[in-house]
Amino acid sequence: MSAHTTSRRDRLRQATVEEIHVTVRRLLVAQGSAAVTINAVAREMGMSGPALYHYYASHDELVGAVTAGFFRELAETMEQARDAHADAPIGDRLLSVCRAMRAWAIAHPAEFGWIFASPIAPPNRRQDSVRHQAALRFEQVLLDLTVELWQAQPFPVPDLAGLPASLREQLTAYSATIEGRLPPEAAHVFLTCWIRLYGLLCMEVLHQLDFAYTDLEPVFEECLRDLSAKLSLDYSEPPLTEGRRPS
Amino acid sequence: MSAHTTSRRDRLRQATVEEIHVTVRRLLVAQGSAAVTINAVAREMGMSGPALYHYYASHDELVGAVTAGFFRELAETMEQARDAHADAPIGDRLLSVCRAMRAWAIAHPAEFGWIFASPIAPPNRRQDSVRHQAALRFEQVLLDLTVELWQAQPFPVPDLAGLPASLREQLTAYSATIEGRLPPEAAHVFLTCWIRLYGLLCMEVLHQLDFAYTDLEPVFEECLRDLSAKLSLDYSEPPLTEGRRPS
DNA sequence: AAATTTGCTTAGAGCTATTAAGGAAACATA
DNA sequence: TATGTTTCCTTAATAGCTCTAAGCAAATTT
Repeated sequence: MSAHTTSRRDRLRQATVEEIHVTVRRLLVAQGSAAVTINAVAREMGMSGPALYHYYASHDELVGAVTAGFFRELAETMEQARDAHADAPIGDRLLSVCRAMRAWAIAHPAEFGWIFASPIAPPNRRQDSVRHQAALRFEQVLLDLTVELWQAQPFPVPDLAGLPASLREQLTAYSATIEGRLPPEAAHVFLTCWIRLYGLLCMEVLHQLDFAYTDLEPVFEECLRDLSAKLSLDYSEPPLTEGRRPS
Repeated sequence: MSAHTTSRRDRLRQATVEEIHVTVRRLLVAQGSAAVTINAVAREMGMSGPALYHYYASHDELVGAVTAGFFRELAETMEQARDAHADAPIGDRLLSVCRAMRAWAIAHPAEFGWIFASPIAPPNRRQDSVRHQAALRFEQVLLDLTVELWQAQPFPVPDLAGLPASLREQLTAYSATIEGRLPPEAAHVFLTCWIRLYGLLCMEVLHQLDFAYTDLEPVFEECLRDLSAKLSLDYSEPPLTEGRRPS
């Protein structure tokens, strides 16, 4: 595992790429997304402007790569929470993955905001492979757990025949894209939960709820309680960590 | 009401301001938010660059003014839906306001996206009076109706003593900022509904659900059905308009 | 040792926001 | 009616941005 697979050049290049990502992130966190310019990043790294084009073909591509990294980090955090207590009941693992998701979002609001709000523009290009791939992995974590739950102890689902035709078709199509791992009715429940969880988080991080709340932790827990009921699994309080006090 | 209150100059200036707003909106819709530059707007209007600074002190201020206009338009649409059938049951009026909100968002995705995703940056300045004022008016519409509902036929609320202390305090504070028009418990129900409605809409418009859905209308209606139950009011199907077919 | 690839440089075109200075027209006033 | 002020717009200029082009120098390959 030495000179053949990874040349010295490759290692240097890799190090530079990582320095770029770190620098972008520092600028984003410290001064907001508008401060993440190619020139500023290069300046911070002590090299001048156009040099960065040897690593990324455009500003958009750089942003896409960094965003993909954020998705990956978030997904890894959630996977760690999933695997930390691999022997725990499926319900507990699901809850702890949800909490890990929020914990990461709260700890990294600028990054999470970027993940969510950056694709205002691109409803078009779908082959944004790097970024799209990472987003898929992120979505996959909760989907996998839900599939596992569905197989171990199926949750209640609505009657497919009772749903509007349009919804039925969409759910069937989605069920197919996940290779039938959930039938359409179960996919519907999963998507409903996903929307509530992710939607709440996005509103929190994008400051849409500041007019009423200063700390959404109890609201999030209530949401989890609600979703637990929907999935007919036992809600259990979050483990007490530093910084959280029982009331 | 002629020459004294509104001079010729004032009218011309007002017309120019409106042309600016129209131009900004056209650029936003046609080419995305990145295309809304001071230079581009001026160019479109046949005047060159710095002239716009006689109307707005900065790019940010221009964006803020236009965003406020979007909020106002959305709020007016909702108010119209509220007042269209002033004699209808409160529940029906609530539902039709919610539907009017989504209809506007769907009809004007770029504008709605701007409303929602633009304040990634400014969690600081709260005296963004123009824009903030308009946002308040928007939020007010559903709050007003909920207050009316609460007074006419109170919906079930949780026991305040059973809520976490932190949440209790935040709800009490919010109840105070709306001058006690809803007690904390009722405010909690209102906010929960608000989060689900607005959150779903934001995710839809910002394309966070494209991976599963192509048309969220049935999902939105299901959400409304759910919220109707929470508020113990009768859910009624949306009126059939052109373009919507019963299945 | 020679040739090629790679990482960087500076120069420059064409955007952008914003400030400064000045001209021309409309308005207000003496 | 003449004079002064206010208002709208212009061009010029600064400083930043993205991105292309041309070229030097060092590292790597042949």
